[in-house]
Amino acid sequence: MKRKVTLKQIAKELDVSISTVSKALRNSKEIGEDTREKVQAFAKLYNYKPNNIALSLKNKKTKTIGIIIPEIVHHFFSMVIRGIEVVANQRGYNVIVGLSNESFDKEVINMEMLANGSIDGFILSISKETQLKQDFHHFHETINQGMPIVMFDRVVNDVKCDKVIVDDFKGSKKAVSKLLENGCKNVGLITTMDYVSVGKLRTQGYLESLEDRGIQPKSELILKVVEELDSEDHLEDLEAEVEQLFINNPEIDGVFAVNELYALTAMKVAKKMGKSIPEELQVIGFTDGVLSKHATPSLSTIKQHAEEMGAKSAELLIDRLELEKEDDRYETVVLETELILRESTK
Amino acid sequence: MKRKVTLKQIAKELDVSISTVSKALRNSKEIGEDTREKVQAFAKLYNYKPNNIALSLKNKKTKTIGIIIPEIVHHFFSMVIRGIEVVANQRGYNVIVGLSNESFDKEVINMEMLANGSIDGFILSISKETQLKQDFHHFHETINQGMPIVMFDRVVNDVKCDKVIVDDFKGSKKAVSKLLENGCKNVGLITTMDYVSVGKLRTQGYLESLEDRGIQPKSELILKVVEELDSEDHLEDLEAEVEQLFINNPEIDGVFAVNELYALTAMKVAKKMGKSIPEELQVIGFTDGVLSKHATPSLSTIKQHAEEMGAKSAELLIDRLELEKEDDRYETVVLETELILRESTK
DNA sequence: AAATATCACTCAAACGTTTTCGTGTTGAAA
DNA sequence: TTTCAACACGAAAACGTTTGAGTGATATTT
Repeated sequence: MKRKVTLKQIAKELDVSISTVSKALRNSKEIGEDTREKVQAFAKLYNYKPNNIALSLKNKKTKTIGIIIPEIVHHFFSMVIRGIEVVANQRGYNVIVGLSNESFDKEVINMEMLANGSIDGFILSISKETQLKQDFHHFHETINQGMPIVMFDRVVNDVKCDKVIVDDFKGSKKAVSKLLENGCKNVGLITTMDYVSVGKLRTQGYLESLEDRGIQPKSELILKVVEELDSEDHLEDLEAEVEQLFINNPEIDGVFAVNELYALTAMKVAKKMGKSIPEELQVIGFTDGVLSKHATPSLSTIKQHAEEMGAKSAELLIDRLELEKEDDRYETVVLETELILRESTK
Repeated sequence: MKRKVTLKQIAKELDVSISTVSKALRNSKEIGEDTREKVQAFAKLYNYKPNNIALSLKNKKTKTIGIIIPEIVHHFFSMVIRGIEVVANQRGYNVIVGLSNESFDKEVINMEMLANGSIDGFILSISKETQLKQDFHHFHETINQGMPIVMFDRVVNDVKCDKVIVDDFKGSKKAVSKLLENGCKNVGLITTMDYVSVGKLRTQGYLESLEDRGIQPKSELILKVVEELDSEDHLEDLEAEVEQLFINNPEIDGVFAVNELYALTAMKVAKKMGKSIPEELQVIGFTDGVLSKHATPSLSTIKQHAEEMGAKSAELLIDRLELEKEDDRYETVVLETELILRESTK
């Protein structure tokens, strides 16, 4: 086993100084041609590669981005990571991933672990628990120490950083408008509790879309699913809630759901109850994941351009890192959504 | 903005030496009580945290694991990452993720980027292109430099490292046997080309299961999908191939597919052709992802315990790192599969 | 012949830690 | 009074790298 070779070893072997080796490898013209060639040949032979950690320490930059997300087993988030990774790699950066698992404490711990020199900046989407607690001190502290953050999707307004979000409001307006255009008279909404920022915005889009057409929103058509139910393990409870919605409101002929799972569940329950899709019930979801595409019938949905979101986040962060702009002019990029029409709508 | 404080700054501020500060913070009894308290109070006030990079350089360990996977937008791989992350974090490690995107070159580049000091060891699953090329020099070199590797799922036999795999062979035997037990007389197989190691094993399991019952496998019942088709963008081609299979072999009453997408496509095509599931056609897939669970009808499948696979990989790697066992006794852990019965089988 | 430029290198500091080995000051034992 | 621990702390090396400043030796200019 030949361990990694260092400058020191090469220097000793060739009987020159460390600095000569370093300079020779960087083709400095301070070094004579013969020495330079000798060193380079030796280095190549022993497959010398500079030690990243030493470079990081010296340069005070690690060329590494920390990503903190609530969950990785999730089409949306993994798409975002992919977007980040592509841009990061292109620009010579690595990505290190931490999962908050929707927990405030894990979010804080993960950030502390990484903020001590391991990375140059964060790209993150905040956990549900953090949104609920409204405790953002860890973001403020990180930024205060000179480490930039880019937030995506689930952001918080009063943190001074770049943000990349999707136009949730307009996106859901698009969806609901489409349902109304398609002749739906009673559009139901399946959404989350209001503290989830994106859920709230999507709910607002639904409401405004109705109001735009002079339709009075009816609260009985709105189902706000409590937190525990959207975990994969409580599908039956979710189904029961949705079924109740349909039973109580048989006039429902359209459903807008704020995520794939809710939309799919709505379709499943409807089919079970004998409602045909899209003839008797039209459904539109949010987030264009694998489920929407492969459902039967396939699900019309609002596509969020997750990969683009990751790519944009990475660009914002790296730009800030490399320009070292210390200005307080933070950017919020809003990505437009796209309505993908499939079989669940007429 | 208060930048991160260092030992040196604390030392200067309190007019003691750097070593005194370091020792005081680590509660060395070399340091007098009053000085110790003073230093600790100051450190707490300024939220001192040791710089990870400096520690890594000194200790020659980064407490970071490098993960290289072919694709992150994939339920199986993201589950594995989750498994790794949980164990890694518990044991004080971070994870840094590189994506090969099924490309040999990206796999090599990613490994080189990380092997220069950034990480202590790798957990990886090799790309399809690498499997095709059979070029494993980068693994050998990495191991030769004293950096341990753990391979999972897609492994290669002649690399000296720990491995965690699923019993693909037995798993597919289980699936096919179940179909036969359920009365299927003509079980079709939808699989990948043979160079994909897991695809090959699953194909073998299919064959042996038939032979065990004295059934002569018919090659016309086996569809080997060419590489390009299983990307999400060529769904129609895949569907056409599957349809042809069904048209040419109308006697098919059972299908075993080596992944979710193939199984789902089989169901979709079958439904389109008017075959009822599971009455006329029973289907079993491989990999228990979201698609299987939420398909209609829901898909019976072979569950791989992906998260456990990640967890086990992390344990193997960290054990090796911490025990610094240099022995050549490498372990191959085989995880058993589980047959999950849902609506696509009788 | 003296001054100076050029070359080809080496030294040493710096990044932030930890840790071994001093070292000067006490107080107590001899 | 001398000797010697015990105490409380500092100096310096080490991890691997880059880089500005310094240094002899030649070669060139005046």
